Order: sequence, then structure tokens, then C-alpha cells
Amino acid sequence: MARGKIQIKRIENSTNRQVTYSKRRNGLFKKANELTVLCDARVSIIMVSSTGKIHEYISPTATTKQLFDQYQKTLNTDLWSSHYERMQENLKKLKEVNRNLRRQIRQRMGESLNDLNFNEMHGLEEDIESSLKVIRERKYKVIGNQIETYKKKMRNVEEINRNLMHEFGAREDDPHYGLIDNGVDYEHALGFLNGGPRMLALRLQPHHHTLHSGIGSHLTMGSHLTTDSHLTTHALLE
Amino acid sequence: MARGKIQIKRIENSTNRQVTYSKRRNGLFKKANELTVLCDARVSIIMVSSTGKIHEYISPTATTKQLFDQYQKTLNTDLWSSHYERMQENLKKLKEVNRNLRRQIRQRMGESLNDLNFNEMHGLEEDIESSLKVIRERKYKVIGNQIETYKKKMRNVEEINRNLMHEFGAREDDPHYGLIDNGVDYEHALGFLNGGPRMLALRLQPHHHTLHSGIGSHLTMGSHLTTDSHLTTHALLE
DNA sequence: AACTATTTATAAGA
DNA sequence: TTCTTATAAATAGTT
Repeated sequence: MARGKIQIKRIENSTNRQVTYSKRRNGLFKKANELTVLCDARVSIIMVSSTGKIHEYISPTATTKQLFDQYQKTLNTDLWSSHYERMQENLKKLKEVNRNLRRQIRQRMGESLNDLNFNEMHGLEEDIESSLKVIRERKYKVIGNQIETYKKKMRNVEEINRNLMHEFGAREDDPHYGLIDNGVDYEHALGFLNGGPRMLALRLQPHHHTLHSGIGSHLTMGSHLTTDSHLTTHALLE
Repeated sequence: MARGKIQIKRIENSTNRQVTYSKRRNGLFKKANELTVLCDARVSIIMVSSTGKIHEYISPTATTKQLFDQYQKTLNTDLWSSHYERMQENLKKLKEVNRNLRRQIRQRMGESLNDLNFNEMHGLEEDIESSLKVIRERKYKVIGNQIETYKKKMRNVEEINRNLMHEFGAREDDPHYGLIDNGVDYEHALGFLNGGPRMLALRLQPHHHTLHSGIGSHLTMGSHLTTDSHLTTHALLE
């Protein structure tokens, strides 16, 4: 507005645009401040430049949150509030559900039975009785599985043992087997024989894996809370 | 800024202040809009006058919520966010707790037993077994109470019956009792006697209350959600 | 970042 | 409120 009038339209030259942004921003904030003082008003200005930088003016007599809250309340908009409210209701509902679940558990544990009348209590008893039956059956099945598993394991060990004994017998038939090119004497060979069982145990290791399958064993009752919901916040003000 | 320079300080004359507020507000919004266009920026202005009236400018290319969200995120302030975040974490935790409670219940009902190893399952069995015992004992106690209750009721009925019979006997001694001034004949009196038991039941009602005490009978498993958390919102814009 | 010719905003009055 | 207008303030283009 000096040295020539300008059209109010986007300044194409990026440098000019930047400079004008800076100058006019200051002008705007100054005016806002004057207005604040002269008229006893409260003003909040938030500006985001084309490059994403944020600048703010806020009257000394106010906070941004204060003004924004008032704005929302007055305008009955649901910028945040609907979202927030929904969340709050959700929270309330979850708490209620939680409370009920807890009571259910307590009742199944034989507590808080005062809330139940006779019929309900009888129902609970039958319910738990049948549950107990299911669990018992399951337990016996697991016991059976375990026995079966150990049987298999045993058979496998016997099998491998048999094979080894057989192999060992074959070597005895050919005394030069395994002794070619080195000076290993018969004492070593005998030592190998004596150390046999330990070696066997080692060779058996790979088989163990398959034998253990089918028996889950980790407890997942604890809190698995993943706290990955942080808002990453950066101060980008210049 | 014309017809004389002014001091930047509160305008004491209320009318002048109002006028200046209006003029300068327009000026500010105009400048903000020019800035928006010229520099490809986004601007949000919220103003509250000394009389509480709210005015807003927002760049056509933006929404107030948008700018405000960005403002908060960038500034890592906790205007809302800390509150909001805390809420969100709370929600997450409650959901998790909920999940665990549900699993607990499922397991106590004989489901989802794959998550348990043998020892845990055995523990669960014993646990439920003892719970069942508690519930059974309780049931028998309730049965006992009920029987006791009915005995008392019976005694009460007998007592009242006795009293009535006695009263009736007394009336027979004085044939004019209850028959003064009206033409009620003996048939009516006999009718009353025959209808006695039904009358008795009615007269017993008040006693029932005390007899039932100690045996709760309402099921409170349902959702008691009270939805009294509405934000009352008014459009106060002029 | 400073200068300055000009445009724009606006205080006071109508 | 709006218009007018003299004048203060803001600022576009330049250095």
C-alpha cells in the first residue's frame, strides 16, 4: 500500500510472499493488540503460513484455551465436544460393563451372593457345576495327552537306542571303520564306547522338539497394555 | 489514526469503545483476509468483546478446528490434549481390563482353556470347586431361611385366625354388636365368617414385608447407564 | 533490515 | 449504524 497499489491475490514470488507474510503478520498482531487495549476485548489469532509455520497472538488478558473453550461453548459447535462427549460416554459404559463383569466373577467365586434370589443362585450353582465338569474332563484329557506324549517319547528313545546298538554292532564287524588316516588307538575307541550314553543324549536333542508339541503352557492373564498412543508433539514455532 | 492521533489505552467512553471495536474489528478481519490471499496462509481469529460477544474470522481454506488442532499438536501444549490423552489411555486400560475379566469368566465357564497349562487348570478346578461349595452351603442356608420364614408366616396366620375366632365368639355373646341401626341379618354375618380366609389374606399383607426381609431378590446385572453428561450449548452469536 | 512514496485504516464529526 | 474526511499508520517496492 505504498509505492503502488497491489491486487489482493496470491503473491507468486515466493520470497516476496514470505516477506509480505512477515510484515503483514506483524501489522495484524499490532492491530490486534491495539484492539485489545483500546476496547478491552480479548483476541486470539492463530496463523499457519504456507510453509506450515505457526504464529499466534493472544491478548495478555486471556489464554488460548480459555478463548477457544468460550468459542465452542457459545457457538454450540461440536469441534471437539461431540468427540469428547462420545468418549466420555464410552468410558462410562465400559466402567459399568466392567463393574458387572466383576460382579459376575465374584458371584462365580461364591461372593456377593446377596444380590441373588434363590432361583438365580440355583441357576448359578448348576452353571458352575457344569463348568466344573467341562474343566475336569479337559483336565483328564490333558493328563491323557501327557501320558501319551511320554509314551511316544519313550518309544522314540528305545528306537534310537536300538538303532545305535545296532550301529555299534556293525562297527565291531569292521574294526577299520572310522579309524582311517589318523592315529586313534583302541583306547580312544573304547573311550567312545564308554562315553556312549552321554553322546546319545546329545544326539537325541533334535527329536525333543516334536515330542513337546500339543501342550500349550504360557499364562496370558497379565496386563498386556501397549502404550503406543502418545501424541508426538513438536514445537515448530520459529 | 485520523483527525488526531490517539493513545493506545482503554477507551473510557463506552459508546466510543463499542464503535471503535466494531471498526477495528472489521479492519482486522479485512487484513487477515488479505494476508490469507496474498500469502497463501491460514488464519483463525477469535474475539470476545468486553460485553462478551464473540466474533470470528477464519480463512476460507481452513476450519477453526483444523487450525486449532494443528496449533495444539505443533505447540505440544496441553490445552486439551493432556486431558484428552489421559482419557484415551484410561479407555484403553479399561478395555484391556475388560478383556481380561471376560477371559476370566470364560475360563470359569469352561471355555478358552487352551490358554491354561495343566497346573493353572488344576488351580482353576480347585478354585471353582470351593466356590461351588460356598454357593451350595449358601443355597441350603437360603432354603433353611425360607422354611423358617414360612413357619413364621404359618404361626402368624394361626395366631390371627385364633384371634378372629375369639372375636367372633365375643360377638355371639352380644348379638347387638355391629348390628345397630342397620338391617344386616345373620346371613350376612355368616357370610363374613365364610369369607374369612380371603379377608385374612388381605389383612396379612402388611406383615409380609417384615417376613421377607433378609432375602434380596432383584437382579442388577443390566445396564444402569445414566446419560446426564450433555453439554448444554447455546448459540450466543449476535 | 531500513527507507519512503503511497495506499489504507480510522478518529472524530455528521 | 454508516458516511465523510483529515490524518495517522501500514506497507510495496526499493536500497
